[in-house]
Amino acid sequence: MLQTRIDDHAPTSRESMREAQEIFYKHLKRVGLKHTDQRDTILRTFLETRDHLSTDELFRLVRKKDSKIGFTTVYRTLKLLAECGLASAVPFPDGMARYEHQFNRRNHHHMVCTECDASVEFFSPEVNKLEEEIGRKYHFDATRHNFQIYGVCEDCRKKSRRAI
Amino acid sequence: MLQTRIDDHAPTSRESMREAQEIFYKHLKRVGLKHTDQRDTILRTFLETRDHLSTDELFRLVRKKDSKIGFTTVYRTLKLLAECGLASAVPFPDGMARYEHQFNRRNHHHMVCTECDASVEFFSPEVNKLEEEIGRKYHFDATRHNFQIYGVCEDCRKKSRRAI
DNA sequence: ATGAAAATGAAATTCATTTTCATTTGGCAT
DNA sequence: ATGCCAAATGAAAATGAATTTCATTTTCAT
Repeated sequence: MLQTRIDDHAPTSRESMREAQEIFYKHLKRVGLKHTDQRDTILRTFLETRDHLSTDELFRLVRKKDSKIGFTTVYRTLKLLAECGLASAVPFPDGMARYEHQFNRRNHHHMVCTECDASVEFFSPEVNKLEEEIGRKYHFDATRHNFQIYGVCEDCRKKSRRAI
Repeated sequence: MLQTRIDDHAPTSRESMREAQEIFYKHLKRVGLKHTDQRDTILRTFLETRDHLSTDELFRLVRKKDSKIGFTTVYRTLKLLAECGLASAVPFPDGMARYEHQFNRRNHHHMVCTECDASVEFFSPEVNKLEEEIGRKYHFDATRHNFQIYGVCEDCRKKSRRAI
């Protein structure tokens, strides 16, 4: 999925990477699972991205680093990452399961163009305030939210104007 | 999907129903499609709901009214309804395609319990303001949005406290 | 080093979604 | 009203993403 960023974050730094790995391996230990090279490679690959990746998209990236890693392993590792909060599923209207990594990236949202599927990230602290307020009001212990705005981007608007 | 409502809207009124039907049939005419009893039944059934229905769930409801209507027809009609804006897809984390009708029901949002999947509707005019502002800022022609808060509901919190 | 438990990955399975196709139906033209 | 034909229908088949199975390999505590 095409994606633009309006902010200018550097890719996950080496130290953050290590920190995330630690979270992952603590989780593995806690539930009695093992440390493997494949899981290492998959986590690293995932942290290097900033998109909403389908399992297959991540698999393709992983394969570039180690062509022997299978789809199934990527699929299962992504679930583990979601379990320990490093990844989270982003429901998109195309129905395919997409994940994005959550390490040091909370509180951003997406604007999706319904013509070309391009998406733009934006940050809005107000949304976080709302989450909190509404949780309190309805006695929910709110942990996260999902906010997407759909519309038509400038490019597509121009294109369709030209087409008339 | 279990669902609670915190507001107290009456089900779609007879007049609104007729209005929605008119929108639907104008759309059909516009794209050269025909008026059928099946489509009528499916639209009516859909408008009577207030949940996020999967195609299969709507099919089951429709079947109660006319057992001869097939799944495929419900599936296709739901797409038509989405085309003319009477239905819209709500992406949920379970990945199944779910629709809710949009007739006189814009601007509501959902809080979803991650334990029991129950959902509660809430209304927040602030979110609409945000949609507008952000659209303007990033030159998107914003048409709709999707806002869901995930958390643990009061009941599940009580249950898990008891379990300890 | 050894062995039990877990991981891996290819292949098979499941299941929602979508398409195909033979038949029926709606609605315009006559 | 009747005929025509494009569209609709629905059963069945196809598709494709997600998940499970299972034989083999690897990890790691001892």
